[in-house]
Amino acid sequence: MIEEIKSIARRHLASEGANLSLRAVAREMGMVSSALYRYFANRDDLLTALIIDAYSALADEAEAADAAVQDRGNLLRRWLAVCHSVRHWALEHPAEYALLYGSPVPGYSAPQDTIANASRLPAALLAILSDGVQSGALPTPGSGDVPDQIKPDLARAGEQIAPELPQAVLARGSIGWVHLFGAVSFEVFGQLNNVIEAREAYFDYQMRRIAVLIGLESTDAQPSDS
Amino acid sequence: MIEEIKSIARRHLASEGANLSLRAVAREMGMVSSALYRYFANRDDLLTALIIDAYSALADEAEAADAAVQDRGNLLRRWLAVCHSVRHWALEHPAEYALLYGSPVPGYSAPQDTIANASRLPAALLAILSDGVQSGALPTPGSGDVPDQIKPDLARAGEQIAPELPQAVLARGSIGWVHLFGAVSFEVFGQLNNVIEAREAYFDYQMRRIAVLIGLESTDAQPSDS
DNA sequence: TGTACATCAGTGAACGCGCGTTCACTGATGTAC
DNA sequence: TGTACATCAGTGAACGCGCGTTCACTGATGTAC
Repeated sequence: MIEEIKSIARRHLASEGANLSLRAVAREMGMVSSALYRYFANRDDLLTALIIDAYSALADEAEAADAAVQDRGNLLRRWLAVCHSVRHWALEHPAEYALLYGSPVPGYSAPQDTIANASRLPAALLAILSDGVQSGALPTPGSGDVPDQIKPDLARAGEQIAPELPQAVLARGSIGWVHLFGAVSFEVFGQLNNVIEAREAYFDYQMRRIAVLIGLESTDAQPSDS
Repeated sequence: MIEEIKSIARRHLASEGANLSLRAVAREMGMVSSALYRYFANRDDLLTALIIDAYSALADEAEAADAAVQDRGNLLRRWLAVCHSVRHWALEHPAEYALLYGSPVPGYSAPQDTIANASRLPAALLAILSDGVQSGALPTPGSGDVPDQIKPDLARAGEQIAPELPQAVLARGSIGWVHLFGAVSFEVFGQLNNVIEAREAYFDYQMRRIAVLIGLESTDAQPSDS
């Protein structure tokens, strides 16, 4: 029942954006609006549930994409697999993606519960880098180009997710994280309209260039066709 | 009068997000809501005016930041100046930024009028690269790593903005464009909350690494302090 | 096996609110003769 | 200099709509004795 409410709410999100209406959801379920209050304390609670689900679904997708790469040592392949899986999920669930990574919903502030699921995705990205460092395949530059001011931030973030990662690798990895969502948001939010038509190829190109920046390209024996 | 309406509307945007209410704007102006119809045909018209203004204000900011760099040959300085100016404008006008680069407003589709102003910013970025190519300071890689499928898109886009730019430079420049807005959106939309505190330093670090990717770093004689 | 009772999903009316848009209007200002 | 008229910014009431949330309630289902 809760699942059905959420699934209809997800559909409504798609057409109406974050202005999710309890009444509209109830209407579509053939119920009266007050009936929903048996399942969710209020509108924000429903929104929170959808956000947690979305973070979790996206992370599932990304983790599965990584796990599906047979050659665990091919870090570029794994990186691209995760990136493309994020993009595909976002294109299939644009409204939920917007809920997670778009403009904040006015008047709504995400409770702490959402954070655990939110960090699964960066964790999946960093796991690839961790493997690379451990196997020695990933070059580990000195932290000379990492500004001192951000070192405490990186240390704190890395501690929770990937404790053994050298700071310079972590810093570069975070650039990949930012760019991944930057590229996906650009496409999902329509900034590429009338500019780039070959969306997937453009995305792939970008993520490969960023992979070079991170140092992942050397881990791919021959040019791949992903 | 029109200016006053827009300025109050901008303030409302800030607190309410894209759910801009004509009645609230009228209320704050001490007018009755129907009076606004003398100045704007409807709500979407007002929104469109705000969007055009915002694109234009942001582009002004970026162009001024570029122009303020004395040493025109120092492309890294110019690049960083433009990037930081975009970030600052976005932090000062988060709601307007969200209108331009955030999740699409449900039910609203931007008319063609907005496009001219929207492309001023990428044009400003590409102008830096153009100067670099013309002076020979910017290395111009072969287009070997640019996938064939996106070449027509790049050609079409480049034609309008920077006709003489080699495709590989254009392609890398576009990565900078995507990353710039990805990084700014991450910060403005709250993705860095509880993760990165040294926001400006982190932003600067990112844009410098991307500058390396584009090939701008070699144009800076000595390490600069932003 | 049958009755009494508790549980609980869902109802329906109501509260008070806000919204965009329309329309006939008032009343001050400025222009023409 | 004075009157008649047009312009036009802003009014106020109304239409029809949707919203979140509350509250006392119905009526079916399941449990206990």
